[in-house]
Amino acid sequence: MPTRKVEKVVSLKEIKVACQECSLNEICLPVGIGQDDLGRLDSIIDRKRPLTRGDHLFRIGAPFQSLFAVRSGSLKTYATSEEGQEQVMGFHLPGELVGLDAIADGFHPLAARALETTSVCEIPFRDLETLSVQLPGLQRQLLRVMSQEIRDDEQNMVILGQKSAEERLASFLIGLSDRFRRRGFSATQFNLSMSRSDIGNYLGLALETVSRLFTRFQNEGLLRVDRKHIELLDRDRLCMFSGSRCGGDSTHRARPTSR
Amino acid sequence: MPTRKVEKVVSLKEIKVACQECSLNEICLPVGIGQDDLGRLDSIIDRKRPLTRGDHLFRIGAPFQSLFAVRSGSLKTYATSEEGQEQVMGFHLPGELVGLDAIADGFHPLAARALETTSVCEIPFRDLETLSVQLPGLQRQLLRVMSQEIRDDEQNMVILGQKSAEERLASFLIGLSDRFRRRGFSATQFNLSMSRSDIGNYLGLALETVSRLFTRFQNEGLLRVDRKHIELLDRDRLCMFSGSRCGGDSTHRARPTSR
DNA sequence: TTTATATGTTGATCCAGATCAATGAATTTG
DNA sequence: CAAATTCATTGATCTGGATCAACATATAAA
Repeated sequence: MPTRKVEKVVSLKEIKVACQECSLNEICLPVGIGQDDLGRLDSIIDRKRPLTRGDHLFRIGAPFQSLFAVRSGSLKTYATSEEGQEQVMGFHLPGELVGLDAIADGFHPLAARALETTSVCEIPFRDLETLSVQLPGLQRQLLRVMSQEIRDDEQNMVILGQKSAEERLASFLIGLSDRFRRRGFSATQFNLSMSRSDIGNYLGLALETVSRLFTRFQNEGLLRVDRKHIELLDRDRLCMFSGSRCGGDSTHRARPTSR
Repeated sequence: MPTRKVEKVVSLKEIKVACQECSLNEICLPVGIGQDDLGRLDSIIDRKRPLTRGDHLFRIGAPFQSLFAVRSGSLKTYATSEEGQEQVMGFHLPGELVGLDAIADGFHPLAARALETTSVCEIPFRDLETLSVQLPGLQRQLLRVMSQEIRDDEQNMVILGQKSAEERLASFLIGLSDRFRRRGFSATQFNLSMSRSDIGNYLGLALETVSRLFTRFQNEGLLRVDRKHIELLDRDRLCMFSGSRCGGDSTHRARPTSR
């Protein structure tokens, strides 16, 4: 989905890649686990064959067996209302865990589907629980990941609760950019694997509004859009538009719009 | 804050109440822990003297030492933007844990302050981690609580992302009612410990809108409001207004408004 | 008691963004 | 290849709820 900085061709056949060799192991579940213990984590993880665009990883109400870590590609998670309309709850990039919300009662409250060709690691939860009793570092990391998820959701509440349409889209793009950077992808050029409609739904906006904002941002010289491809031309100014402190320095800058 | 069904006078002096004797132990952290092990959990928990309205339990950026469980009263958690305006992230009732979002990096991203006279149990996180390695039931419950928190936040995303003002307030009241019921309080009569402004902020609405909706709901015969006191007169119909499946039966009912 | 300070209600006006509508790519299907 | 379908852009209009404003009512302080 994004433009990978360091190109690396991987055969589709070699499904079995250990956490040790995975470039994501510094942002995924293995964080804080020693090399020796990593093998034990590896032994419970199952690499599945890739999903293709539109495939469900799991559906709403499915019994919870495993957590999944995205290895490549991307997923969206969503709920559906009784009338069948969906609410997109999140987009998941490589190194991110999905299914954490199913631990509570053993059923998935959301569905997860691939936005493009996507491969995941399956982590059976029983095994993970058992192992995390033996590896305190693993228990730690699991709690940290869940805590981070709560934080991210809180951040979303701020975005939905008090930001303007413009601020929402800017926040979204900055957030994506940051996530891509952490994963070794370009922070300034990437492809959106999700549709305008998904973005709008996620941000609580009409898809038309998203579309209009993209063109407005482009006219402002903030970025270049071509269909799914995004190039951030002025990340700092986009940051200002997002209406939150971001990008290190705490300089007080004037903000374009407010509510 | 709410009208307690089973009255019980508790002396303010007897601060030390063990989890065993706590009426909340079936919805709090001790869930799923055997009577014998409960003592070990108890030994790490500290009951603090009550906070009074407006007191901070912790502030934004404070180093994370402990989780807190509300024992009586209520709290709100909130973030502040760079301009100092706050975003209310949640209200916390007896039996609920606060501070879970601080595990990720060891600092509180939100502040927590008492909405009324409130007492909490302090649970030092180091001790909790250590203990939960020894008590698998505790580890479980901690993960479950965090998972549930993620779910609740997801629910909030739905409310903020696609519900109308009317649906938001109705959802909020139904949610509160459910939470009071679980805690043995009346589900139909309770006092709101938070201001209209807090409610509006939490729901992404102007306080004026909240106020208007209360009067509208009252005129519709759904409830009676008197200042902070709420009496739900027609919970089922309020549920319909909330725009989500709720209250057990899955009957398809016509919904008053939509977006 | 008066004075001050929060907090809540209600009315009038305005606007950001939803909705409706038409058209134009791009992708998929037969 | 055309036909169908999905997805994106752009314009015109409408409206839910924000904002501005005035006034109660409550609680606290003096």
